[in-house]
Amino acid sequence: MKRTHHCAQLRASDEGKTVVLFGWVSSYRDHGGCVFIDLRDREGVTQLVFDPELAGHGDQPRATHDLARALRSEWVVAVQGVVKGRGANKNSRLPTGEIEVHGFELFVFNKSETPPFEIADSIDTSEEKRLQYRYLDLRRAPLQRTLRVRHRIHQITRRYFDDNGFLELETPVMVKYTPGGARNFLVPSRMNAGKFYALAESPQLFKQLYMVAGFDKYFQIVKCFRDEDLRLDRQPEFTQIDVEMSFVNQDDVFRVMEGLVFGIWKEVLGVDLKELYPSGRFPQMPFDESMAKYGNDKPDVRFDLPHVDITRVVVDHGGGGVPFWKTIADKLSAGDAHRDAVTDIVKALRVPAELAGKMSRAEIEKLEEFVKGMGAKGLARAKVDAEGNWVQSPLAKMITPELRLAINARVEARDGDLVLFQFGRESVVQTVMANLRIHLAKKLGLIPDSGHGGKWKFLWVVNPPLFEYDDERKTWVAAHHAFTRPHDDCIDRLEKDPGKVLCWRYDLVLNGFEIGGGSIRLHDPAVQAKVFRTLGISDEDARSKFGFLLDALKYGAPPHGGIAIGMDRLSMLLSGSESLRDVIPFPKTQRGTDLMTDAPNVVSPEQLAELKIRVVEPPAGA
RNA sequence: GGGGUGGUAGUUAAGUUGGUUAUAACGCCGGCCUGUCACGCCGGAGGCCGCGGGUUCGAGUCCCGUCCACCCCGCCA
Repeated sequence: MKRTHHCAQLRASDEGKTVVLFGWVSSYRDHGGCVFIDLRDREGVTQLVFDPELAGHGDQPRATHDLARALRSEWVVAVQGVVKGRGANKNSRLPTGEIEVHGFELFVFNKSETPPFEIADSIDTSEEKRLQYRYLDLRRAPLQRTLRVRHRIHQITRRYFDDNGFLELETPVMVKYTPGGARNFLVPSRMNAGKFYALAESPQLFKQLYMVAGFDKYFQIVKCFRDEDLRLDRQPEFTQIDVEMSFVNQDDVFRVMEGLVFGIWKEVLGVDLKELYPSGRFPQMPFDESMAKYGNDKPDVRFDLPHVDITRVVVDHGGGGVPFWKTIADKLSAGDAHRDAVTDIVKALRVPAELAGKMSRAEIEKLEEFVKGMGAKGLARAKVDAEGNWVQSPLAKMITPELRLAINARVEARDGDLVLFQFGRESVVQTVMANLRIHLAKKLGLIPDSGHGGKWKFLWVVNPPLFEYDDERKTWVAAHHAFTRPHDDCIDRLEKDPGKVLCWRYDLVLNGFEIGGGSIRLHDPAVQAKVFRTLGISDEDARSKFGFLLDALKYGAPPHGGIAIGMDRLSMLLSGSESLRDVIPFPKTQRGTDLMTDAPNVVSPEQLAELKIRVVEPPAGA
């Protein structure tokens, strides 16, 4: 038998045809007389009927009917039959619902054990079980759809870049370890005992070498590997749309990527982003503004609830009678509030009365548990009444009326508003407040718990600082990487005031997720030397770490820059999936294991001996 | 490394103050049923209560440890 149609293909116009379908038994309903089978393949479902009285095929239908009664879920079968209209019995929920196939010949390719969960659109099964039987999970329609979306994105991406003169070029996966950035997975070299390759965390250096080599416009859909702890939106191996261009500025990069994203949304979702962004451009927000208003560099601007930094007001009032705030005020007014020291800040978040009214006092108190889980010591709060008094607030008794009114004015508090405060170490305050803002938005129904909720808020976050101060090591470190080009008007600050040096780095943010990031690269050896000096990297250090790139940049490197888009996150947001694991065919658990194959695993002593590797602490149970 | 949630039948869950034989739904097996499409009806099987220890006359339930999954912080230039 040769397949003639797939399971989503037949319509009323096919009535009378003799067809052959292949597929999986999705469900069976045995009525003693007729047996109904829903036959499923990757395209859809068609109802089969096995009627012992089917005319015109001799005794065959009776034998086939007996065989059909034995069919069970997920058996793989071939059926030959006649397409018949269903008349009044049609099923409007199925695209093929107006017909059914009356089978007179049936062949079982393979039986199936009873699957551990139903192969249905919506199942109530733990993710653990789904990952263990991933090949069955992938048989379900939602995952089939998601992987098709990924396929479409791949095809659109390749066509887009090809049309725009980009070359798809490969880079090595097994590379030399370079320090800094994400932790690498290491691969031992059998032929060079005691030495290791690193799995590339990104093709960064190689794509820059392509620019030096004159390829001008490069792209690649490429796997990257990072040995860091996992999250909802982080897997140890993931896919990037990696791009690099010569002779471009930041805006050129933005235009290219905006074109790609508009194209993907149009073709995959049928959404015309021009209706939301008529200029064809995504808005841009300075890094500093993002940190001030949202506490991180990937703001979800589908809703408002901005933070207000009230550090200045608190300092001006000497802490306003609040002991913790006085400590901060004393410290900052003493003049050590530089970026090169641990800084304390005070932030407020005003929940407008109409939203605050939705939360009970108990719910508001539960917020404190939430922030404590993130390292906060507590959550100061105040309800503001019509006279501007603070009620239900531990601060109310201590705070001076002057500071209270100054804060009310600063956060524009009105009757019934709830104001939440965080103060202390800047990094903690920012993290806590950023997460609190999202948490509140979900609790208050401003955004759904997961998914886009029909809103697409894109944003370029631009002009971040080139350096960050590392409190523990007491040194400046590169915020992105050491080859990011600083703004020209910042170059004289490289040595005097490194914290104030802004650079040509950018992140593309969608609904609170960083879906891509990149930079214009530093190709001027003189400026590069100054950057290394600020980072405390000696000439010898630089040579041993990045020698091949520094050498390459000496041989006529064009100005260049690029970006990488997280394919998995893009797919996740586009498909409204709850986690990266739903858009990656074979994902890892939070501990980086594969529940299906049981990777990673121990290897034999012989394999280790060949690699000259001795395991110091054998894993438990090994 | 830290904080939180969960783990009971194939699956998802309930399980009271520690007390007789650990429930239910779906699934599975057998039987009946000619129009179902969440088919229906009758009957049946199915348990290492994650694992180890402790308290107790007695532990799914209380205590300690541990493993696994998920969410978050740290980490991820």
